[in-house]
Amino acid sequence: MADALKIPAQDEALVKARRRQIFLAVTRVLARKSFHQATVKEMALEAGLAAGSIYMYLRSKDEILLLLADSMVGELVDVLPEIRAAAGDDPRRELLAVMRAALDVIDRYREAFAVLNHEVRYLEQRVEYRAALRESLSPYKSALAGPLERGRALGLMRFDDLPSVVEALHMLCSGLAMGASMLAKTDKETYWREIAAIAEGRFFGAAG
Amino acid sequence: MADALKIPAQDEALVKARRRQIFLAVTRVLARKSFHQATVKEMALEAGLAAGSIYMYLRSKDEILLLLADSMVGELVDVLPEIRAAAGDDPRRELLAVMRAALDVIDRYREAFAVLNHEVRYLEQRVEYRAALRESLSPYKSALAGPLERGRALGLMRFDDLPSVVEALHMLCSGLAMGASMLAKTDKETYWREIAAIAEGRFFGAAG
Amino acid sequence: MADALKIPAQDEALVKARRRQIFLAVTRVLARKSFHQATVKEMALEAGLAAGSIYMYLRSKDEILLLLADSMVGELVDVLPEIRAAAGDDPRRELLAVMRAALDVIDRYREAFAVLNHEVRYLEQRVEYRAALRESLSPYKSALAGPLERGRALGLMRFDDLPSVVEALHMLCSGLAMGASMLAKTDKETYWREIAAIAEGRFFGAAG
Amino acid sequence: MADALKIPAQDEALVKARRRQIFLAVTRVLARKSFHQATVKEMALEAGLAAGSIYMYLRSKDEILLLLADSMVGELVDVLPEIRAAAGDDPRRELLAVMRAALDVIDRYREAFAVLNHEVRYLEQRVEYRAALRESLSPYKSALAGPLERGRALGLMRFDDLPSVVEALHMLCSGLAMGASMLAKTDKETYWREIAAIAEGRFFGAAG
DNA sequence: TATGAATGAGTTTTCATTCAT
DNA sequence: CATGAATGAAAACTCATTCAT
Repeated sequence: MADALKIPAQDEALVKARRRQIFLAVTRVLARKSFHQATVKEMALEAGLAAGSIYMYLRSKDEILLLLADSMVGELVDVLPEIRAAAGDDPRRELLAVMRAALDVIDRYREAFAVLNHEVRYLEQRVEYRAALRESLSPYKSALAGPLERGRALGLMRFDDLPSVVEALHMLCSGLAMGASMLAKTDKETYWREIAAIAEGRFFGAAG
Repeated sequence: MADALKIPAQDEALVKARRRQIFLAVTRVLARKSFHQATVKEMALEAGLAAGSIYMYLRSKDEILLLLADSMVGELVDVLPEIRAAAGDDPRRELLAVMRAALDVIDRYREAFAVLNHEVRYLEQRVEYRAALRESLSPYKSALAGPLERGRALGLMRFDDLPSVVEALHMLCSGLAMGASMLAKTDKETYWREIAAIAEGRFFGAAG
Repeated sequence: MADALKIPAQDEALVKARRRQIFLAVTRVLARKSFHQATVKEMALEAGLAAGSIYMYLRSKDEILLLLADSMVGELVDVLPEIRAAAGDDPRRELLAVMRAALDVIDRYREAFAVLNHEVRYLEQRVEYRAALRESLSPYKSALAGPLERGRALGLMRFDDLPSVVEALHMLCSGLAMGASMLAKTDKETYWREIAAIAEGRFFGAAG
Repeated sequence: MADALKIPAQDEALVKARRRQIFLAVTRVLARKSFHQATVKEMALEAGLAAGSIYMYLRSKDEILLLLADSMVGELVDVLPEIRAAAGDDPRRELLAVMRAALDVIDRYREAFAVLNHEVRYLEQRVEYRAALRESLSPYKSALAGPLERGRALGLMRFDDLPSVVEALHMLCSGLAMGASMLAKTDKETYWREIAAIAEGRFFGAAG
């Protein structure tokens, strides 16, 4: 209802399908080149649309970034209920499960995720996008912040500054996608083992 | 001896000074806009040079990224001897000190660091840059990898996959710069306290 | 059948028309300035296209030279059947008729021809253009070489080195366009009379 | 005396030597690339001068073309007295000897000659250069026109339009340098045999 | 007389976006 | 709804020329 008429109101279902089509196409293109090297035409063609047709579903190239955020966070949100159910009322289990679910999404779209993670910074500065972006991202943020706060309240986690910890945990997960340089083509499970260990405090093991 | 170097044997010192000038200017420009929004002209002018003069010290816009890598890692490298001296033969102390030093550099050039951290991925794919980039980055990588390996050998740290841990710790530090979205304008010390706690295993405190 | 051609399967006819449009415009621009003084924008505008639109039909400025070669040789090729029919099996008549036809084309596009005649040398050195250029030019070359070889076989012409003679006769014709310096604004017929006389051996007349 | 003070009057002999140095250097550079690809800096360095120093001997890049004309025609002029002596009062011998001498110069500086031959057209259009260019070129022109007029007066040569014939004979010689495309790497003597034959009327031999 | 660092105008080329069909 | 030709603004990069030393 909010952005009901952004674009000549069309068949709701078609729009949804096309946007999914475009998201997946963009995801494939970004595996090959950067967001700035990739042209709108290229992404449209990859999605099976004519050069100009992408503008029926998107108002600008930058809006592709919003689409990425929406779609990826959407995939995370889809599994949250299940996670919460399984975690019962153990915030530690829930937090780790959310991180693991995030890692799954990140692994699915590594390069596109890396792009999004970087571009978000500039998108936030543009008034036209700020609100929409915040809204897209907030479920993810909350999914981390929720168990953190509960964990702290229950004395199961120790930290002072929530945003710092949210960011830190997010970065730990993001590493899988960002680590083109530092990280060899490590697979998801290997990476997960290490970051889970760090989060759980098993890294600085022995002495202490 | 006459024409010793292939590249204009120019005044060695002048080149060094100008490159520093450019580095700092780029750093300031990137605080305002993305690498792709920023024009070469803008960066040159910010450095007090005419539009075309930047090409006396850089072969292309992309080489600016190499300059960023060189300069930032350089600043880290400068403090490594001191760190190593202070750490004695305690790998845990050394690792934390390196992370802290990295965080200091990151904090000094937040936005430029974020740009570099992202663009590195594309630079690595370009054969012309790969070697130079690897060389620029390797001291940083080693500074983390060194104490990690020693720590593991001494049973002071527990992990299986070195690259994953290097990347994870790097990401933990990077968070300060990347967290435009997730992280409020948290200051360095606040952020450090949290990631140090995570690394040291104090995060999942209590129970465990 | 759907995506038969690699290059935009664009409307074949449109491409042809636009290329002709561009050829004629370039021809007009080159009457005023050199190839290197003339900007791509200027040529596009002269052709009634927007600055960047010329790149829908040409991959680079240098490809304009290929277009010149194609177009001019094309105009010569168009009249060759007629010439051959009229010449019967007299190689001398055919050779002179081909030279005359070449002179007609040269006269039609004097300056553009002069440009092409010069730039061909550099185009040939560029691997990307070599093959295409050779192919464009070869019908002209053959149109001269054919009657020459037949003439020699019949004892009607005397020469040893075919390429030298082809070049010499080509130069005789080209003179009309190149002679900005040496040649006053001599008209085509006057010039033709003299070079035909030279070729036919009537120049060093009398004695001998 | 004409252009005595064009440039801060210096040691006459030094200027002459430096200009020769530059001429030869330019000649070498043009064997590798076109006049427009070649940079002033490159030519200066090839001449053993610093980038800016070439401007002590030349007022602009275009003046290099004037230098080429001066130098090449100068080399032709040097041998004219000898040619005239040897030719006695046979205009046919003299004409052929001049053409042969021109061919020698052309062969010596093939690429540079080709450049000059083309650029002359644009130089003539620039008022600042017209007079100087005409003056440089005129000895060559006259060397051809002289014997032609005498030959016609004596009934030894047949033609109507002098400029056309001058141009045609010039083109015949120039072919050696221009024939990058049409002419294989034919050597001077081979080419000379053919154009001499054409000029002498031996080409359309037999029948007639 | 010679140098070479600096300049900044000028050029090619790309590409997001529009709109007639 | 969809297309894809056309647009034209923008940007990286080059290089002739100057001038402080």
